[in-house]
Amino acid sequence: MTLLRHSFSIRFAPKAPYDFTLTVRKPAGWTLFSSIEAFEKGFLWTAAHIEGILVGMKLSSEGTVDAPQVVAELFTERRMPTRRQKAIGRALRRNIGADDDLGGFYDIARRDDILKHVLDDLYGMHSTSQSTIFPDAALAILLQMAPIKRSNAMIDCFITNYGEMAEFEARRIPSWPLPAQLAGRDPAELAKACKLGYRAKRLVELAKKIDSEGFPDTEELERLAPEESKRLLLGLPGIGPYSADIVDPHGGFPIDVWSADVFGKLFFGEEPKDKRADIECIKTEGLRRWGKWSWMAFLYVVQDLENLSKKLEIKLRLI
DNA sequence: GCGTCCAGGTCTACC
DNA sequence: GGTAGACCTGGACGC
Repeated sequence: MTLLRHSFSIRFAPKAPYDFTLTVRKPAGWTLFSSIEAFEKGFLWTAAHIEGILVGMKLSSEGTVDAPQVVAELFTERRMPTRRQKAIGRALRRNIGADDDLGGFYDIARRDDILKHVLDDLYGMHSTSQSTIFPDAALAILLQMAPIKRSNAMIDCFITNYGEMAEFEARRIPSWPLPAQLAGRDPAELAKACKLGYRAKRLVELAKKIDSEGFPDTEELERLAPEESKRLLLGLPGIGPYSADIVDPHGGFPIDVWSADVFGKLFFGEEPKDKRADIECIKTEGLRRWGKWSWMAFLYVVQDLENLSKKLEIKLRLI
């Protein structure tokens, strides 16, 4: 437990359109940083390591979708000098997609037979990210070969037991574990404590590799060529094509057994006969159809499945 | 109740 | 280089 007794505030204007609620708490229940964060009456309480520092956050919006204003009250263990405050603020802006321009995506989405149906519901929803790749990489490992209910149970247990607990404003929010916190752990202990099965070994191996050899952070990966970024990610233990597409800041099209069913029906009008075998074919069609906007298209579709099912009169498996 | 199947993949041994 | 088979666990399903 780490008590975050010092605080500072920042305020900034994201690039419109920006819907704060849709962005930080996605309709399908996706959280911003921690899987265990509180969203009440327009305020999000969450915690994450930013710039290597555990930061508790109370985020809210005082603007509108077309004239957005985000207010962030940030909590740290030690008093932050102005320079560090600015660095944390810059990273947070980046994490919540505040500077991302949705214009190009909306241009192609309005002309697309699938995406045109989701724009009204999700207008102003931005993609978000973490500062380092470890949380998303660990998340991807915990999503492998398990129903979503079990994955959620594993994630919550993993974060609660092995992450650093941030205490601020009478709230306790667990953050994702850092590689250094996990590298020395016995995989058998993790497997037993959170029923992670074979995933425990992969998590510890991933943590050891990143902790001992280092790895580019999200911003550095984005500056690399997409092929190089993907190559580096695929070199990590436990990270295959599906997980790399979740983690890669260049944006991928992460098709697994569940999304193969959804996108198979959307693209070809029927669910794949052999979902695993057809994953590559469905992924190819998504990348052909949406190109550099494939990740945004994936995000918008999976956040609006119920509406899309009704509009297209197709039965889609919900998350 | 009990046994079997398989799920938001990846790794490895074997050919 | 391509490809079965193994890997944890627990809910769903058939009997």
